[in-house]
Amino acid sequence: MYQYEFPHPAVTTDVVAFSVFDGDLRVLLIRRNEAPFKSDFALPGGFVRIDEDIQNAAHRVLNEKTPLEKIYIEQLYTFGNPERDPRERVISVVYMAIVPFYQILDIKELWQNVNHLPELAFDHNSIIMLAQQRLRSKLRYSTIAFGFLPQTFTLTEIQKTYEVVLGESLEKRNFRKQIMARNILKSTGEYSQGGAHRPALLYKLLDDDTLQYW
Amino acid sequence: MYQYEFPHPAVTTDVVAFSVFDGDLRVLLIRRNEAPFKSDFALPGGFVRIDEDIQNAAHRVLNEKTPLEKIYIEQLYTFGNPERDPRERVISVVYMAIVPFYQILDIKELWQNVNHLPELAFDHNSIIMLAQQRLRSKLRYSTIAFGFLPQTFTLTEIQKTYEVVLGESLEKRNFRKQIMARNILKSTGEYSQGGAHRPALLYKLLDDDTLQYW
DNA sequence: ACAAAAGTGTTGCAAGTACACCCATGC
DNA sequence: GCATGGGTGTACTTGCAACACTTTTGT
Repeated sequence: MYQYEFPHPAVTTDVVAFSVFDGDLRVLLIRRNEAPFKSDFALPGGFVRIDEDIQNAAHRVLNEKTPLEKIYIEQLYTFGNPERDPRERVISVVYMAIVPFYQILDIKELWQNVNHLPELAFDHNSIIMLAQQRLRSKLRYSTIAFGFLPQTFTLTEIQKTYEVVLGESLEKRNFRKQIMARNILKSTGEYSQGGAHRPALLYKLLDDDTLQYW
Repeated sequence: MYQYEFPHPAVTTDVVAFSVFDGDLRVLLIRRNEAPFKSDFALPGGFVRIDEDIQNAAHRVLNEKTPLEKIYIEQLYTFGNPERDPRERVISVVYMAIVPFYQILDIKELWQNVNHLPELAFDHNSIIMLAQQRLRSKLRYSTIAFGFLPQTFTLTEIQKTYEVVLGESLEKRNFRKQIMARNILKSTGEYSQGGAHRPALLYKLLDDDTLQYW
Protein backbone atom coordinates (compact mmCIF):
# COMPACT_ATOMS: atom_id res chain seq x y z
CA MET A 1 0.00 0.00 0.00
CA TYR A 2 1.31 3.38 -0.91
CA GLN A 3 -1.71 5.29 0.21
CA TYR A 4 -0.15 7.73 2.63
CA GLU A 5 3.22 8.31 1.09
CA PHE A 6 2.19 11.75 -0.08
CA PRO A 7 -1.01 13.79 -0.23
CA HIS A 8 -3.44 12.87 -2.96
CA PRO A 9 -5.44 15.42 -4.88
CA ALA A 10 -9.16 15.54 -4.32
CA VAL A 11 -11.15 13.90 -7.10
CA THR A 12 -14.53 15.32 -7.95
CA THR A 13 -16.97 14.91 -10.74
CA ASP A 14 -18.94 17.67 -12.40
CA VAL A 15 -21.82 17.03 -14.73
CA VAL A 16 -22.80 19.01 -17.79
CA ALA A 17 -26.44 17.99 -18.08
CA PHE A 18 -28.06 19.10 -21.31
CA SER A 19 -31.68 19.20 -22.23
CA VAL A 20 -33.66 20.67 -25.10
CA PHE A 21 -36.93 22.42 -24.34
CA ASP A 22 -38.71 25.69 -25.01
CA GLY A 23 -36.67 26.01 -28.16
CA ASP A 24 -33.23 26.12 -26.55
CA LEU A 25 -30.35 23.90 -25.61
CA ARG A 26 -30.18 24.19 -21.85
CA VAL A 27 -27.78 23.16 -19.14
CA LEU A 28 -28.48 22.41 -15.49
CA LEU A 29 -26.79 24.82 -13.09
CA ILE A 30 -26.89 25.13 -9.35
CA ARG A 31 -26.27 28.14 -7.21
CA ARG A 32 -23.28 27.82 -4.90
CA ASN A 33 -23.91 28.56 -1.26
CA GLU A 34 -20.28 28.52 -0.16
CA ALA A 35 -17.10 30.37 -0.97
CA PRO A 36 -15.36 30.47 -3.31
CA PHE A 37 -17.69 31.83 -5.97
CA LYS A 38 -20.45 31.97 -3.35
CA SER A 39 -23.87 32.54 -4.92
CA ASP A 40 -22.49 32.14 -8.42
CA PHE A 41 -23.93 29.56 -10.74
CA ALA A 42 -21.94 26.37 -11.22
CA LEU A 43 -22.22 22.87 -12.60
CA PRO A 44 -23.55 20.26 -10.22
CA GLY A 45 -20.65 18.29 -8.80
CA GLY A 46 -19.27 16.45 -5.85
CA PHE A 47 -16.57 14.19 -4.56
CA VAL A 48 -15.94 10.76 -5.95
CA ARG A 49 -16.18 8.39 -3.02
CA ILE A 50 -13.33 6.10 -2.30
CA ASP A 51 -15.05 2.95 -3.53
CA GLU A 52 -17.40 4.45 -6.05
CA ASP A 53 -17.08 4.16 -9.79
CA ILE A 54 -16.63 7.61 -11.30
CA GLN A 55 -19.59 7.33 -13.62
CA ASN A 56 -21.81 6.24 -10.77
CA ALA A 57 -20.60 9.25 -8.83
CA ALA A 58 -21.60 11.51 -11.71
CA HIS A 59 -25.00 9.90 -11.83
CA ARG A 60 -25.47 10.23 -8.09
CA VAL A 61 -24.44 13.86 -8.08
CA LEU A 62 -26.96 14.58 -10.78
CA ASN A 63 -29.72 12.77 -8.95
CA GLU A 64 -29.05 14.74 -5.83
CA LYS A 65 -30.05 17.88 -7.68
CA THR A 66 -33.06 16.58 -9.49
CA PRO A 67 -34.58 13.12 -9.68
CA LEU A 68 -33.80 11.77 -13.13
CA GLU A 69 -34.35 8.19 -14.06
CA LYS A 70 -33.31 7.49 -17.57
CA ILE A 71 -30.44 9.58 -18.69
CA TYR A 72 -27.56 8.97 -20.97
CA ILE A 73 -24.19 9.84 -19.51
CA GLU A 74 -20.68 9.74 -20.88
CA GLN A 75 -17.27 10.95 -19.84
CA LEU A 76 -16.23 14.27 -21.34
CA TYR A 77 -12.78 15.24 -20.08
CA THR A 78 -10.72 15.48 -16.92
CA PHE A 79 -9.72 18.91 -15.74
CA GLY A 80 -6.82 19.14 -13.38
CA ASN A 81 -5.14 22.51 -13.63
CA PRO A 82 -3.58 23.05 -10.18
CA GLU A 83 -5.06 26.54 -10.02
CA ARG A 84 -8.61 25.71 -10.90
CA ASP A 85 -9.81 25.55 -7.31
CA PRO A 86 -8.29 28.18 -5.01
CA ARG A 87 -8.68 26.00 -1.92
CA GLU A 88 -6.78 22.87 -2.75
CA ARG A 89 -5.81 20.65 -5.62
CA VAL A 90 -8.93 19.31 -7.25
CA ILE A 91 -9.06 17.03 -10.24
CA SER A 92 -12.49 16.88 -11.78
CA VAL A 93 -13.67 14.12 -14.08
CA VAL A 94 -16.44 15.78 -16.03
CA TYR A 95 -19.38 13.91 -17.52
CA MET A 96 -21.93 14.97 -20.08
CA ALA A 97 -25.54 13.92 -19.53
CA ILE A 98 -28.50 14.00 -21.88
CA VAL A 99 -31.83 14.54 -20.12
CA PRO A 100 -35.19 14.08 -21.84
CA PHE A 101 -37.32 17.18 -21.54
CA TYR A 102 -40.27 15.31 -20.08
CA GLN A 103 -38.24 14.53 -16.97
CA ILE A 104 -37.78 18.17 -16.13
CA LEU A 105 -40.66 19.15 -13.98
CA ASP A 106 -40.14 21.23 -10.90
CA ILE A 107 -36.87 23.00 -11.41
CA LYS A 108 -37.15 24.45 -14.86
CA GLU A 109 -35.58 27.69 -13.73
CA LEU A 110 -32.26 25.98 -13.06
CA TRP A 111 -31.94 25.00 -16.70
CA GLN A 112 -30.38 27.88 -18.55
CA ASN A 113 -29.90 28.56 -22.23
CA VAL A 114 -26.39 27.51 -23.15
CA ASN A 115 -26.02 30.50 -25.42
CA HIS A 116 -26.71 33.05 -22.71
CA LEU A 117 -24.87 31.88 -19.67
CA PRO A 118 -23.65 34.16 -16.89
CA GLU A 119 -20.10 33.98 -15.55
CA LEU A 120 -19.90 30.66 -13.79
CA ALA A 121 -17.73 29.46 -10.95
CA PHE A 122 -14.28 27.94 -11.56
CA ASP A 123 -13.61 26.98 -15.20
CA HIS A 124 -17.19 25.89 -15.75
CA ASN A 125 -17.88 28.19 -18.70
CA SER A 126 -15.11 26.62 -20.74
CA ILE A 127 -16.16 23.14 -19.66
CA ILE A 128 -19.64 23.75 -21.00
CA MET A 129 -18.23 25.07 -24.26
CA LEU A 130 -16.23 21.88 -24.68
CA ALA A 131 -19.29 19.78 -23.91
CA GLN A 132 -21.33 21.69 -26.46
CA GLN A 133 -18.72 21.04 -29.15
CA ARG A 134 -18.66 17.35 -28.29
CA LEU A 135 -22.43 17.15 -28.35
CA ARG A 136 -22.62 18.84 -31.73
CA SER A 137 -20.02 16.62 -33.31
CA LYS A 138 -21.70 13.49 -31.96
CA LEU A 139 -24.96 14.34 -33.70
CA ARG A 140 -23.51 13.22 -37.03
CA TYR A 141 -22.55 9.71 -36.17
CA SER A 142 -24.38 8.76 -32.96
CA THR A 143 -27.91 8.55 -31.66
CA ILE A 144 -27.21 10.88 -28.79
CA ALA A 145 -29.87 13.39 -29.85
CA PHE A 146 -32.58 10.83 -29.17
CA GLY A 147 -31.69 11.08 -25.51
CA PHE A 148 -33.53 14.40 -25.47
CA LEU A 149 -36.75 12.88 -26.78
CA PRO A 150 -39.36 10.50 -25.40
CA GLN A 151 -39.41 6.93 -26.63
CA THR A 152 -41.61 7.78 -29.57
CA PHE A 153 -41.30 10.96 -31.57
CA THR A 154 -42.03 12.50 -34.92
CA LEU A 155 -39.46 13.28 -37.57
CA THR A 156 -40.09 16.96 -37.07
CA GLU A 157 -39.30 16.63 -33.39
CA ILE A 158 -35.93 15.05 -34.19
CA GLN A 159 -35.20 17.75 -36.70
CA LYS A 160 -36.07 20.51 -34.24
CA THR A 161 -33.75 18.89 -31.71
CA TYR A 162 -30.91 18.77 -34.20
CA GLU A 163 -31.54 22.38 -35.19
CA VAL A 164 -31.51 23.62 -31.63
CA VAL A 165 -28.31 21.77 -30.77
CA LEU A 166 -26.52 22.78 -33.96
CA GLY A 167 -27.83 26.33 -33.90
CA GLU A 168 -28.81 26.27 -37.56
CA SER A 169 -31.85 25.32 -39.58
CA LEU A 170 -31.84 22.22 -41.73
CA GLU A 171 -33.57 21.28 -44.97
CA LYS A 172 -36.60 19.18 -44.15
CA ARG A 173 -36.34 16.75 -47.06
CA ASN A 174 -32.63 16.20 -46.83
CA PHE A 175 -32.78 15.75 -43.09
CA ARG A 176 -35.46 13.10 -43.44
CA LYS A 177 -33.60 11.26 -46.16
CA GLN A 178 -30.42 11.18 -44.11
CA ILE A 179 -32.03 10.12 -40.87
CA MET A 180 -33.97 7.36 -42.62
CA ALA A 181 -30.89 6.21 -44.52
CA ARG A 182 -29.16 5.54 -41.21
CA ASN A 183 -31.60 2.70 -40.50
CA ILE A 184 -31.93 3.44 -36.83
CA LEU A 185 -35.65 4.18 -36.75
CA LYS A 186 -38.79 2.16 -37.12
CA SER A 187 -42.31 3.38 -37.46
CA THR A 188 -44.68 2.61 -34.61
CA GLY A 189 -47.71 2.83 -36.90
CA GLU A 190 -49.18 5.37 -34.48
CA TYR A 191 -49.79 9.02 -35.17
CA SER A 192 -49.21 12.09 -33.09
CA GLN A 193 -52.32 13.38 -31.33
CA GLY A 194 -53.65 16.75 -30.48
CA GLY A 195 -51.62 18.76 -32.93
CA ALA A 196 -53.49 21.53 -34.59
CA HIS A 197 -52.90 20.04 -38.02
CA ARG A 198 -52.12 16.90 -39.91
CA PRO A 199 -50.94 14.16 -37.52
CA ALA A 200 -47.40 12.88 -37.94
CA LEU A 201 -46.17 9.31 -37.88
CA LEU A 202 -44.50 8.35 -34.63
CA TYR A 203 -41.13 6.59 -34.80
CA LYS A 204 -38.93 4.93 -32.25
CA LEU A 205 -35.34 3.74 -32.16
CA LEU A 206 -34.86 0.35 -33.77
CA ASP A 207 -32.76 -0.99 -30.92
CA ASP A 208 -33.80 -0.02 -27.45
CA ASP A 209 -30.13 -0.40 -26.64
CA THR A 210 -29.05 2.10 -29.22
CA LEU A 211 -28.91 4.51 -26.34
CA GLN A 212 -27.20 3.34 -23.22
CA TYR A 213 -28.98 4.27 -20.03
CA TRP A 214 -27.53 4.22 -16.56
CA MET B 1 -10.12 23.33 3.28
CA TYR B 2 -11.73 19.95 3.04
CA GLN B 3 -8.58 18.03 2.36
CA TYR B 4 -8.72 15.47 5.12
CA GLU B 5 -12.42 14.94 5.55
CA PHE B 6 -12.20 11.54 3.90
CA PRO B 7 -9.60 9.52 2.05
CA HIS B 8 -8.89 10.55 -1.51
CA PRO B 9 -8.20 8.12 -4.30
CA ALA B 10 -4.72 8.01 -5.73
CA VAL B 11 -4.43 9.78 -9.05
CA THR B 12 -1.99 8.44 -11.57
CA THR B 13 -1.33 9.00 -15.21
CA ASP B 14 -0.51 6.34 -17.76
CA VAL B 15 0.79 7.13 -21.21
CA VAL B 16 0.05 5.29 -24.42
CA ALA B 17 3.04 6.39 -26.50
CA PHE B 18 2.76 5.43 -30.15
CA SER B 19 5.42 5.43 -32.80
CA VAL B 20 5.64 4.10 -36.34
CA PHE B 21 8.84 2.40 -37.43
CA ASP B 22 10.02 -0.80 -39.05
CA GLY B 23 6.66 -1.06 -40.72
CA ASP B 24 4.53 -1.29 -37.59
CA LEU B 25 2.53 0.81 -35.21
CA ARG B 26 4.32 0.40 -31.91
CA VAL B 27 3.63 1.28 -28.30
CA LEU B 28 6.09 1.90 -25.51
CA LEU B 29 5.87 -0.64 -22.69
CA ILE B 30 7.86 -1.09 -19.53
CA ARG B 31 8.42 -4.20 -17.49
CA ARG B 32 7.03 -4.00 -13.96
CA ASN B 33 9.42 -4.86 -11.18
CA GLU B 34 6.88 -4.89 -8.38
CA ALA B 35 3.72 -6.78 -7.53
CA PRO B 36 1.03 -6.84 -8.65
CA PHE B 37 1.68 -8.04 -12.17
CA LYS B 38 5.38 -8.25 -11.36
CA SER B 39 7.52 -8.72 -14.46
CA ASP B 40 4.53 -8.21 -16.76
CA PHE B 41 4.59 -5.50 -19.37
CA ALA B 42 2.65 -2.33 -18.64
CA LEU B 43 2.18 1.21 -19.83
CA PRO B 44 4.57 3.76 -18.37
CA GLY B 45 2.81 5.61 -15.58
CA GLY B 46 3.16 7.31 -12.27
CA PHE B 47 1.51 9.47 -9.68
CA VAL B 48 0.29 12.96 -10.41
CA ARG B 49 2.06 15.20 -7.95
CA ILE B 50 0.00 17.42 -5.76
CA ASP B 51 0.85 20.64 -7.59
CA GLU B 52 1.55 19.29 -11.01
CA ASP B 53 -0.65 19.71 -14.04
CA ILE B 54 -1.85 16.32 -15.21
CA GLN B 55 -0.53 16.73 -18.71
CA ASN B 56 2.87 17.74 -17.38
CA ALA B 57 2.82 14.64 -15.22
CA ALA B 58 2.18 12.51 -18.29
CA HIS B 59 5.05 14.18 -20.07
CA ARG B 60 7.37 13.72 -17.11
CA VAL B 61 6.47 10.07 -16.73
CA LEU B 62 7.25 9.49 -20.36
CA ASN B 63 10.56 11.29 -20.15
CA GLU B 64 11.59 9.18 -17.20
CA LYS B 65 11.50 6.14 -19.44
CA THR B 66 13.14 7.61 -22.49
CA PRO B 67 14.34 11.09 -23.28
CA LEU B 68 11.90 12.57 -25.77
CA GLU B 69 11.92 16.18 -26.70
CA LYS B 70 9.21 16.99 -29.15
CA ILE B 71 6.19 14.87 -28.74
CA TYR B 72 2.53 15.51 -29.18
CA ILE B 73 0.40 14.51 -26.22
CA GLU B 74 -3.33 14.61 -25.60
CA GLN B 75 -5.71 13.31 -23.00
CA LEU B 76 -7.40 10.04 -23.88
CA TYR B 77 -9.72 8.97 -21.10
CA THR B 78 -9.88 8.59 -17.33
CA PHE B 79 -10.16 5.09 -15.92
CA GLY B 80 -11.44 4.76 -12.41
CA ASN B 81 -13.03 1.37 -11.88
CA PRO B 82 -12.59 0.70 -8.14
CA GLU B 83 -11.28 -2.79 -8.89
CA ARG B 84 -8.68 -1.89 -11.46
CA ASP B 85 -5.78 -1.86 -8.99
CA PRO B 86 -5.93 -4.58 -6.33
CA ARG B 87 -3.98 -2.52 -3.81
CA GLU B 88 -6.00 0.61 -3.43
CA ARG B 89 -8.31 2.91 -5.31
CA VAL B 90 -6.46 4.38 -8.25
CA ILE B 91 -7.87 6.77 -10.80
CA SER B 92 -5.72 7.02 -13.87
CA VAL B 93 -5.87 9.87 -16.35
CA VAL B 94 -4.50 8.34 -19.51
CA TYR B 95 -2.74 10.31 -22.22
CA MET B 96 -1.86 9.39 -25.77
CA ALA B 97 1.53 10.48 -27.10
CA ILE B 98 2.88 10.56 -30.65
CA VAL B 99 6.62 10.02 -30.87
CA PRO B 100 8.64 10.61 -34.06
CA PHE B 101 10.62 7.55 -35.02
CA TYR B 102 13.91 9.41 -35.21
CA GLN B 103 13.75 10.06 -31.49
CA ILE B 104 13.78 6.38 -30.67
CA LEU B 105 17.37 5.37 -30.35
CA ASP B 106 18.50 3.17 -27.52
CA ILE B 107 15.43 1.34 -26.36
CA LYS B 108 13.88 0.03 -29.51
CA GLU B 109 13.12 -3.30 -27.88
CA LEU B 110 10.60 -1.67 -25.53
CA TRP B 111 8.46 -0.56 -28.43
CA GLN B 112 6.16 -3.40 -29.35
CA ASN B 113 3.86 -3.96 -32.27
CA VAL B 114 0.37 -2.94 -31.22
CA ASN B 115 -1.14 -5.84 -33.10
CA HIS B 116 0.85 -8.50 -31.24
CA LEU B 117 0.83 -7.47 -27.62
CA PRO B 118 1.19 -9.86 -24.70
CA GLU B 119 -1.17 -9.81 -21.73
CA LEU B 120 -0.45 -6.56 -19.98
CA ALA B 121 -0.83 -5.52 -16.37
CA PHE B 122 -4.10 -4.05 -15.08
CA ASP B 123 -6.53 -2.97 -17.81
CA HIS B 124 -3.75 -1.79 -20.07
CA ASN B 125 -4.67 -3.97 -23.05
CA SER B 126 -8.09 -2.36 -23.31
CA ILE B 127 -6.63 1.10 -22.78
CA ILE B 128 -4.33 0.60 -25.74
CA MET B 129 -7.20 -0.60 -27.88
CA LEU B 130 -9.12 2.54 -27.08
CA ALA B 131 -6.10 4.67 -27.90
CA GLN B 132 -5.65 2.91 -31.21
CA GLN B 133 -9.26 3.61 -32.15
CA ARG B 134 -8.87 7.25 -31.24
CA LEU B 135 -5.66 7.53 -33.22
CA ARG B 136 -7.23 5.97 -36.27
CA SER B 137 -10.27 8.19 -36.20
CA LYS B 138 -8.12 11.30 -35.77
CA LEU B 139 -6.21 10.57 -38.96
CA ARG B 140 -9.17 11.78 -41.02
CA TYR B 141 -9.55 15.25 -39.64
CA SER B 142 -6.34 16.09 -37.81
CA THR B 143 -2.64 16.35 -38.53
CA ILE B 144 -1.79 13.90 -35.77
CA ALA B 145 -0.04 11.49 -38.16
CA PHE B 146 2.63 14.08 -38.86
CA GLY B 147 3.75 13.66 -35.29
CA PHE B 148 5.35 10.39 -36.33
CA LEU B 149 7.44 12.03 -39.05
CA PRO B 150 10.36 14.42 -39.10
CA GLN B 151 9.79 18.03 -40.03
CA THR B 152 10.16 17.33 -43.73
CA PHE B 153 8.89 14.22 -45.41
CA THR B 154 7.80 12.82 -48.73
CA LEU B 155 4.23 12.08 -49.73
CA THR B 156 5.04 8.39 -49.77
CA GLU B 157 6.25 8.57 -46.19
CA ILE B 158 2.96 10.09 -45.08
CA GLN B 159 1.04 7.48 -46.97
CA LYS B 160 3.04 4.65 -45.40
CA THR B 161 2.34 6.13 -41.99
CA TYR B 162 -1.37 6.28 -42.68
CA GLU B 163 -1.35 2.74 -43.97
CA VAL B 164 0.45 1.36 -40.95
CA VAL B 165 -1.85 3.12 -38.50
CA LEU B 166 -5.02 2.19 -40.36
CA GLY B 167 -3.86 -1.32 -41.11
CA GLU B 168 -4.90 -1.14 -44.74
CA SER B 169 -3.33 -0.05 -48.00
CA LEU B 170 -4.45 3.13 -49.70
CA GLU B 171 -4.65 4.21 -53.34
CA LYS B 172 -1.65 6.37 -54.11
CA ARG B 173 -3.36 8.89 -56.36
CA ASN B 174 -6.43 9.33 -54.20
CA PHE B 175 -4.34 9.67 -51.09
CA ARG B 176 -2.23 12.37 -52.67
CA LYS B 177 -5.24 14.26 -53.95
CA GLN B 178 -6.88 14.21 -50.56
CA ILE B 179 -3.84 15.18 -48.58
CA MET B 180 -3.07 18.05 -50.96
CA ALA B 181 -6.70 19.19 -50.96
CA ARG B 182 -6.46 19.71 -47.21
CA ASN B 183 -4.04 22.58 -47.73
CA ILE B 184 -1.87 21.71 -44.80
CA LEU B 185 1.37 21.05 -46.67
CA LYS B 186 3.84 23.16 -48.51
CA SER B 187 6.70 22.04 -50.67
CA THR B 188 10.20 22.77 -49.41
CA GLY B 189 11.61 22.70 -52.94
CA GLU B 190 14.15 20.13 -51.74
CA TYR B 191 14.30 16.52 -52.82
CA SER B 192 14.90 13.35 -50.86
CA GLN B 193 18.50 12.11 -50.99
CA GLY B 194 20.09 8.72 -51.12
CA GLY B 195 17.07 6.79 -52.27
CA ALA B 196 17.88 4.12 -54.76
CA HIS B 197 15.54 5.65 -57.32
CA ARG B 198 13.88 8.82 -58.39
CA PRO B 199 14.08 11.47 -55.64
CA ALA B 200 10.82 12.68 -54.13
CA LEU B 201 9.80 16.21 -53.27
CA LEU B 202 10.04 17.02 -49.59
CA TYR B 203 7.08 18.68 -47.93
CA LYS B 204 6.49 20.21 -44.54
CA LEU B 205 3.45 21.31 -42.57
CA LEU B 206 2.21 24.73 -43.57
CA ASP B 207 1.86 25.94 -39.99
CA ASP B 208 4.55 24.89 -37.60
CA ASP B 209 1.81 25.16 -35.00
CA THR B 210 -0.45 22.72 -36.79
CA LEU B 211 0.91 20.20 -34.33
CA GLN B 212 1.04 21.24 -30.73
CA TYR B 213 4.20 20.21 -28.98
CA TRP B 214 4.77 20.08 -25.24
C1' DA C 1 18.34 -1.12 -70.58
C1' DC C 2 16.00 -2.22 -66.70
C1' DA C 3 14.23 -2.03 -62.09
C1' DA C 4 11.94 0.79 -58.78
C1' DA C 5 9.74 4.50 -56.91
C1' DA C 6 7.73 9.35 -58.23
C1' DG C 7 4.36 11.54 -60.28
C1' DT C 8 -0.04 12.70 -62.98
C1' DG C 9 -5.81 12.69 -65.22
C1' DT C 10 -10.12 10.86 -66.13
C1' DT C 11 -14.33 8.43 -65.47
C1' DG C 12 -18.17 6.34 -62.79
C1' DC C 13 -20.73 6.29 -58.69
C1' DA C 14 -22.59 7.76 -54.33
C1' DA C 15 -23.80 11.12 -51.22
C1' DG C 16 -25.05 15.75 -50.25
C1' DT C 17 -27.49 20.03 -51.54
C1' DA C 18 -31.06 22.76 -53.34
C1' DC C 19 -35.57 23.23 -54.73
C1' DA C 20 -41.47 22.88 -55.46
C1' DC C 21 -45.38 20.65 -54.93
C1' DC C 22 -49.40 17.74 -52.95
C1' DC C 23 -51.72 15.86 -48.51
C1' DA C 24 -54.33 15.63 -44.21
C1' DT C 25 -56.19 17.91 -40.45
C1' DG C 26 -58.32 21.73 -37.24
C1' DC C 27 -60.63 25.73 -37.20
C1' DG D 1 -61.86 26.89 -47.66
C1' DC D 2 -57.83 28.22 -45.70
C1' DA D 3 -53.93 28.00 -42.79
C1' DT D 4 -50.54 24.88 -41.01
C1' DG D 5 -47.46 21.44 -40.65
C1' DG D 6 -46.70 16.45 -42.85
C1' DG D 7 -44.91 14.26 -46.48
C1' DT D 8 -42.55 13.08 -51.12
C1' DG D 9 -39.21 13.23 -56.00
C1' DT D 10 -35.83 15.10 -58.97
C1' DA D 11 -31.83 17.62 -60.90
C1' DC D 12 -27.26 19.40 -59.81
C1' DT D 13 -22.98 19.39 -57.64
C1' DT D 14 -19.32 17.61 -55.15
C1' DG D 15 -16.40 14.34 -53.15
C1' DC D 16 -14.78 9.53 -53.16
C1' DA D 17 -13.28 5.25 -55.61
C1' DA D 18 -11.23 2.85 -59.21
C1' DC D 19 -7.99 2.50 -62.68
C1' DA D 20 -2.97 2.90 -66.30
C1' DC D 21 0.58 5.16 -67.90
C1' DT D 22 4.86 8.32 -68.13
C1' DT D 23 9.06 10.18 -65.67
C1' DT D 24 13.34 10.12 -63.25
C1' DT D 25 16.98 8.09 -61.05
C1' DG D 26 20.68 4.28 -59.67
C1' DT D 27 22.78 0.29 -61.09
